[in-house]
Amino acid sequence: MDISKATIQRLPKYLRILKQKQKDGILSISSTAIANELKLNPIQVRKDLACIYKQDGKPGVGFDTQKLLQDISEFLDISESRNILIAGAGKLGQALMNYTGFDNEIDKIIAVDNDISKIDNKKIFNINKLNQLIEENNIKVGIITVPKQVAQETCDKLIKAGIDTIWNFAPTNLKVPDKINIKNEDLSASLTILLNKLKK
Amino acid sequence: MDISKATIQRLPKYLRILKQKQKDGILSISSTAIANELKLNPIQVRKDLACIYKQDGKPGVGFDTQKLLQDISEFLDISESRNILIAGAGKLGQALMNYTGFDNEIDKIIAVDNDISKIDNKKIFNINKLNQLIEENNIKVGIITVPKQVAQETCDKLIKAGIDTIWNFAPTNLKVPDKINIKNEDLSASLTILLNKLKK
DNA sequence: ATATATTCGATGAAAAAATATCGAATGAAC
DNA sequence: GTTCATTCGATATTTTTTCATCGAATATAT
Repeated sequence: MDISKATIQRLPKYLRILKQKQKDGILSISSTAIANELKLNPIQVRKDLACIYKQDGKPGVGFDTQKLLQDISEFLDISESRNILIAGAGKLGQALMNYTGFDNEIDKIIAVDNDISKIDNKKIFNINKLNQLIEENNIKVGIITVPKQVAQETCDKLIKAGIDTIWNFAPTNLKVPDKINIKNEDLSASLTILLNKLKK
Repeated sequence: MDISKATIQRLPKYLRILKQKQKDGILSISSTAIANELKLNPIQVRKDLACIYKQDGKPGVGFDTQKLLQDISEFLDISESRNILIAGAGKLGQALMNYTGFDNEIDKIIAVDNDISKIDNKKIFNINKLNQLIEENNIKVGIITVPKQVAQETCDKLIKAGIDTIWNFAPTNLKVPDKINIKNEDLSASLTILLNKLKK
């Protein structure tokens, strides 16, 4: 069966719920329960889960928390952890570096900055070591948290250094070659949508 | 005509492009140009814009940058600026407080924290002034950037104090009454999706 | 003036996504 | 055991969203 983009967007959300349930010692969970937490339709949840081949929910009970967690993780290939480089060690960069929510996705996370005062010898490095750091740590994923004015040039540097996946938090729409996988995070757009009354 | 949810998600993205074009002194822009920047289909862009009643693109030319910017802004009701409260003045909270991308959406933004050392007398206040701050500034929108462990209780406090729209950055899925408008920002999910190879 | 390349906007077709229906399985209450 | 409420999973339907086609309008180059 073909898996839809919409489903892929939701699977990680199910993971968050499942991890919490597991921590709470809840052994099984129904599609209805998952749907309620995320304000979705239970049928939709079941259909999404049906895309993960190893479907085996029990009527009247639900799904085995542990097993479902495992199956979705495997499907999303979260097993393969990664090294990530953050360009810009300002507040946002440091916040992401210390973000406790990236538990499985990230192996090692380091940052670069041009402000020498921010550099420590643990996780923040001088930006002139960019190429070296990317090569030595085999980094393919970059997060951009530099000021808007230098975001595009920073982006270009990262790509030139071998990075192929970029998550941009600077408030500007970066342009990249087609082969590069980019997500321009637009917090302003998100806020606008959140505040918009028409949606519901 | 009915406006779709998908369209509402895209309109703010068009705004970002339009603002940049306007700053660059570009007087008109075609649906093709917008589509290219966002990797969308030009037909889709035109159809979205057709939902904004005052449609008046010129064949062979495109849309008037200034006018389109105005029309989308009005449609999204961005004119009404707002006061926002950030709960948690850590790195992420301060990053959002200083984020330069929130130009039109926000009027005044303040933060609260329980760590006295973070409190200054300008924009960061003691959390015990929460109710007072929300009332005095007529705040309806709250951003949660506290640690995961205290996120739910913080959320409950905000709601009790009169906030009805919540943007949660703590890595946990908060539960709120139906009448509350919430977005659980899941950075981990976003990263997972970005790293996922199936999408293309 | 004429040809050519863009582009809009309307209509409708195609694809994707969400939801409804229903029989069967499970557990809990009695 | 029987009844009842819950839930799964398969299939079908509805709704939403995206995309294709085409005539008409505009600008530019010749």
